[in-house]
Amino acid sequence: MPDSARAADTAAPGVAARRHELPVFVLCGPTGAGKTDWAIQIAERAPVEIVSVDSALVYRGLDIGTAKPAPEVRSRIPHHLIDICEPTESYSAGRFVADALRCIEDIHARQKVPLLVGGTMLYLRSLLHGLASLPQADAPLRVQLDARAAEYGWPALHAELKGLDPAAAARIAPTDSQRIQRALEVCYSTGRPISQLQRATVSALAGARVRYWILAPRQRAVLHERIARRFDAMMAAGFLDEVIRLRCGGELTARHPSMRAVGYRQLWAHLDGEYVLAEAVQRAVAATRQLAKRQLTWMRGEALGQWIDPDCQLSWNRDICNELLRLGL
RNA sequence: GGCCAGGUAGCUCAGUUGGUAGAGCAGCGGACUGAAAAUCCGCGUGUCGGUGGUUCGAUUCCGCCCCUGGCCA
Repeated sequence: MPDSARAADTAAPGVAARRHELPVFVLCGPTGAGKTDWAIQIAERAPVEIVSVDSALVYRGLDIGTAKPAPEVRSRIPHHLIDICEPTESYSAGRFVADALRCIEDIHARQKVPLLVGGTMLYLRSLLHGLASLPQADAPLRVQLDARAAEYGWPALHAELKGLDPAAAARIAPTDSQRIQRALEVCYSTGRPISQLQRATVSALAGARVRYWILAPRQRAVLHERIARRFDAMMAAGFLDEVIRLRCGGELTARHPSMRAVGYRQLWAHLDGEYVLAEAVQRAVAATRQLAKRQLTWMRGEALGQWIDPDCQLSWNRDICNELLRLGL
């Protein structure tokens, strides 16, 4: 099992020893807060390498709609975990944790500080607090579960889960298709309840020195304004053409995780004739606002994070640089 | 100018045989262990266009006025 091999890697003595010398920096924030720009500014004056924590930036070909850093910037400043898989693939939190740990180790080996930048909070949380050793997704099993759900409904499968894993069923809503499916998938493929396996969660970064910043406008309306403006800019930059290009390959469908991303999903539906372009844009912007709100819910629970308003002209990025100097870098 | 149809939540609309109203979307709060930009849960007071009248009581019925759309001049 690749998972166990990864777990063994991360427990290697060399990594553990280095872990305490060099810190890990985190810059998160809701979509549209300006993380990318701030990260670049920091990277221009401090010895850091950027590690993207973003479930959409991993996909090749998703550029405009994900506000991916330009090639020119990426050639100047090292960025990791961007364009690492095909949009027809399905990336995951598990792959992210393994990939990110490898990046952090390599960056530390170069005597630099990894700057984790992004808003995919499940990924960040999994990396920082650990992920249980669970099996990867089982595509054929999921197809089978989807078919059964289509016939009997998710509440019926939830009832089935109740028999197999009452603790998990108690925490999952009978309508929460995704979690019911995952819990059943784990039960069937391991023969053990997911709730039990999740109890044994370990973090490879336990003990690491983590410095944590949350970039978010104090006023929600300011974020909403930025989101709307940014989406207009994406459309002007040819976002619709990008989606048309992705469709042309013929392999990608609306069901692929990459095409369920905010913006892509709505433009795809428009191209399917579900609604006119103006409505797709309106829905995409609303979906972006909702994403930002969910991200902020995660961030409010992060005790480690220090909040920063991007419009407050604090010299906080100089503070980060000073902090690096104090580390003797 | 005349006739007709409307004016109810931020938006689109439903409804009240007279007892001050509710859906969808948006918004807000929350959950979150390999799809997470996903998936799911919770939250509905708004001069019912204005004003006068009838009534114990009007958003509902009647009069007048204002606004929007359509038709006729």
